[in-house]
Amino acid sequence: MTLFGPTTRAIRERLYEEDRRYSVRQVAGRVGIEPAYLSKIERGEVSPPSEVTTVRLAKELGQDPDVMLALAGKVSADLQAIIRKRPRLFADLIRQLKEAPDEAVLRVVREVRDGDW
Amino acid sequence: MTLFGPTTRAIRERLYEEDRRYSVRQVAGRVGIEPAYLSKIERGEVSPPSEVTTVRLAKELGQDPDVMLALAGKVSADLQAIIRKRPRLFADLIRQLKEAPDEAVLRVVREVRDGDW
DNA sequence: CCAAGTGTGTACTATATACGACACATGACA
DNA sequence: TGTCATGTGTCGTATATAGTACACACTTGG
Repeated sequence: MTLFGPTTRAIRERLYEEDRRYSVRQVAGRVGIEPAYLSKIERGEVSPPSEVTTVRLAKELGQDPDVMLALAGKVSADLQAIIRKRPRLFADLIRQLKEAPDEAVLRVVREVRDGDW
Repeated sequence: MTLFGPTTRAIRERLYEEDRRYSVRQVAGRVGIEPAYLSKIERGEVSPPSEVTTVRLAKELGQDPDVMLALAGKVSADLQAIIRKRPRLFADLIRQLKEAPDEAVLRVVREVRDGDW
C-alpha cells in the first residue's frame, strides 16, 4: 500500500542511468544512511524513514519534500506547527477544502498571496 | 513546556466542583484508561496520550478535540490525510496563511463555505 | 469511627520507530 | 581473470510510545 519505496527506487534508477553517482551506496552515503537500509526502504521491506531522512532523500533526488513526505504517510512538522497554533481556524479551513477541486484551492492560495491584509 | 496536563487538570477540577462524577477515577473509567495514568498525564509526569485517548478525553470534558490535540502537540489524523492527498496545494496554502491574521483566515473559510464551486 | 472514595508512587510491559554493522553473492569492465 | 562496485540478507539495538497493575496514604461523608 505504501508507494514510497517503489517510487523512490524508480526515481533513483532513472537518475542512475545517466549518472553513476546515483547508486544505492552513493545516494545512501550522501543522505547519511546505510546502503542496506536504503535498499530495504526502496523495496518496502521497512516502513519509510523519519521525516529528516525523507527530506534529505527528496532533495538528493530532486523531488518535492512535501510530496515525498506525503508518500511516506507524513505531514511536515513545520506545517503541523502552524496548524497547532490556531487549531480551530485551520481545522475548519482544511475540512472545508477537503472536497474542493484543485482549481478552487489554487484560487484561494493566489488570493491569499496577493491579499491586501 | 506542555500545557496539556495542567490544562486538563484545571478543566476537570472545575467540573468536579459541581459534579462528583468528574474525579480522576471516574473520568479515567469513562475514557477507558487507568486512573493512575490519567493522574500522571494531568501532572505532566508522562507525555500526552495517544490521539484516540486525547479525543475521548476532550469529549468527556466538553472540549474541542482539535484544540486538545494541539495542546498535546498533535494534529488530527483526518486533517493529515486531507493534506497528504494534495501535499503541494495544502502545503502552499498553509504556509501562506502562517502569518495571516485570524481575520483573514476566517474570511477565507467563509468564502470557501459559501463558495460557488 | 469506619467504609468508601480520592489521588498517586512504583514497577512492569508490549509494540513501534529508526536505524547500524557486517558479510555475501552477483555482475561489470579493464 | 581478477578487482571493484553493485544490491541485499541477517542480526542486533537504542529510544520512544502508550499504556497496565497494584498497593498505599489521605480525606470525607454517614
